[in-house]
Amino acid sequence: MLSERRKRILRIVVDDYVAEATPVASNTIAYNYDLKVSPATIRNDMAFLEEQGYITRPHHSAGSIPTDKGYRYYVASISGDTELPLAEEYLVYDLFQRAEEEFEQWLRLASAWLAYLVKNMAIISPVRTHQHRLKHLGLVALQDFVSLLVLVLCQAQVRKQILSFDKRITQDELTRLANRLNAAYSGMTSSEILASKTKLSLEEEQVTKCLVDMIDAEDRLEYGKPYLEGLCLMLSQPEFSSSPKMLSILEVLEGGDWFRHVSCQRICEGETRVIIGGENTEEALQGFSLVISQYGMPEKGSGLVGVLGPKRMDYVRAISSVNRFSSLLSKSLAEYI
Amino acid sequence: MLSERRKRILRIVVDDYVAEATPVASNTIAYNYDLKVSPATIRNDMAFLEEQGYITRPHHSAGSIPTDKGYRYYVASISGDTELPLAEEYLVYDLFQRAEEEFEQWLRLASAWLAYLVKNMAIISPVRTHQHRLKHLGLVALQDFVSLLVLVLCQAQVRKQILSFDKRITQDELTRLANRLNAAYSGMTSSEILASKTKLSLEEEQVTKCLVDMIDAEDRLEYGKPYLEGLCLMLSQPEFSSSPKMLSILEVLEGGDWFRHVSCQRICEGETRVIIGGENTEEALQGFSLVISQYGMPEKGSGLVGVLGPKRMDYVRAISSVNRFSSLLSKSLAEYI
DNA sequence: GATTAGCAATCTAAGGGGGCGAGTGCCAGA
DNA sequence: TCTGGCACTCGCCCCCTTAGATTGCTAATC
Repeated sequence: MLSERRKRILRIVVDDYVAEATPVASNTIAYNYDLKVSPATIRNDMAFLEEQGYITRPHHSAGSIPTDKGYRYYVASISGDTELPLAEEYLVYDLFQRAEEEFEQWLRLASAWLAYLVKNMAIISPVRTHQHRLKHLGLVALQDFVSLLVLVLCQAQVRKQILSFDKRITQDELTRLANRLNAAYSGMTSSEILASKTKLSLEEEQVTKCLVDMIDAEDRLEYGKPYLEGLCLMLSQPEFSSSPKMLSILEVLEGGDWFRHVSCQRICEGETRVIIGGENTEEALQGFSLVISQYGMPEKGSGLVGVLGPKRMDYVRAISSVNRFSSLLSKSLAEYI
Repeated sequence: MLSERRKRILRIVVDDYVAEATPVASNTIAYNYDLKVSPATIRNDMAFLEEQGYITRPHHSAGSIPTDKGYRYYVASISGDTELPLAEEYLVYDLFQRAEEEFEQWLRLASAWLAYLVKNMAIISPVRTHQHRLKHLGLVALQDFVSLLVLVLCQAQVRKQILSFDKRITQDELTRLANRLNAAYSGMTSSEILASKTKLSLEEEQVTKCLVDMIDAEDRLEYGKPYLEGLCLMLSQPEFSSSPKMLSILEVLEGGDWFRHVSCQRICEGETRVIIGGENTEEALQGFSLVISQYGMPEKGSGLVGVLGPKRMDYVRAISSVNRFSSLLSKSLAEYI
């Protein structure tokens, strides 16, 4: 166990390094924080913290920076007092007052705000549902043999698909066909549609097959392409001051693979998980930290909201912002659906 | 007028600088290209080219690099022989064979390919139409007072909008309402819908207003958010080797303003325009060159396809690739609509 | 008049000290 | 257990030098 003073020093090292991005010296701590002990004592404590692996030093005669373990300890010790400053609380509240119209459009805006708050990259994925239900379908004649199948799912998502029939069908016939299928399938999941043993004409069969495929595809969907905002904010941090570093993280982000790893995290409702450096499963992200949470309700539809940044990150701010956004997004989503 | 040899030297300077990204020395030219004159003569010619503003030198004792004027002269002299290498022609052809399903999805793929071909950033904007016509509308009850209006436009775009009525309406009523409006409005533009003096119920009035607004909004739309691929390819070029430069271009690209300037270019059908450095109206892009063309048919729907990169760009390759993509995109679009 | 060879002038990039300052490690003493 | 003092280490910065590249100029040549 760490003594109180050592805990305090570790915390100061993290805070100071997060703020200044330069290694923290024992003198700095002694002068800037009222610890009532001399720099020498602090040095001794820091030597202990280093021995225990909480902090390290970039070279022999340099100050200390936190290790992954140090950040982890820090994060564990703060979970609790994670409130946003009041002024920013108002800003966020105001933003969420305007949640209207296209929810998906609006997510982009929300992610830009989150990024601005944490001065790092914000990640918000669109809502995903597991057992989609058909609300309504429409059939529109495009050309003689070609129609457009438009699905409305129960959370007002609209999907379309081109469909070719083997014979010429008029818009009137299509409308009747759609009406019959709506009566039969409205409110059902894809498996329920398959299970319903209605007698079907050839065309009805074809449309049913297509719409089941579409709903299935929707169900199988992983979290969709997330909104990423604040890339430049993150890259302005001194850890990316060299261009190869910048390029390498850009390459990681340009491919979509990293997000698949991120979304594999099974996060409980209400939980905000912090993944620090080497704790990332995706190798390319091991220099980064990720603060991530889920919004929405698992049964009805959920999405991810998070912050990606260098390990030297203001965790308090990140956690409180992600927390706040997560709960407000849940609320907006509940109202929207 | 430039003598033949001076033209040839200017062309060599551009080619060599594009390939090597280092200033071109007179000796290099003399040894690598069979000009039948000594380096001294080439030096004299280069002095002339410099005096005329075609080339410049980064510092006193360095080789030459082309100026904007030099690139412009070069580009003017190549327009003509802009064919893709055969192997790549096949690749592109193959890509376009697979143009199917979601045209918009597929544009993303196409832009990734274009980026790969030119080793720079590719830009493809979705198709825009000016006078949208309503194909079909659907109304779906979401809650008691709230419905979803789904529009299908004549090029199979689907748009949705939430709509609140003043009274409770059942799905049956909504379906009849939709049928009546479909019969009245199908195939019309927004102004035609407004002009049609049909007698309307209160709810029909409300839906009509909403759909006219939606079609209008669609008409007013500028080119949509373009697919940008190959950012990393572009940033790997040596001109971005310093991180501030990288950051500054990222900032420009993250905001959407630059594209608004780009899309202001009024480009004729079949034209591929090359905008070099300072010719860009947007100040932030003046270090870049843009090769841009329009695909589709102005009356039916069109989009932009282009390449953004440093001024030191393989213009032959860029122009031929953009040309090819433009015409193939037009073809795919014609088949798709 | 065009071309060439030769040479000085100029400028960059890279490498090599040297000094400075920051910061620790350790020891003796309180 | 804490503190003051001091030597030691090490990265950083600055300056200098040198090597190399390339041109500009001039006089000679075709």
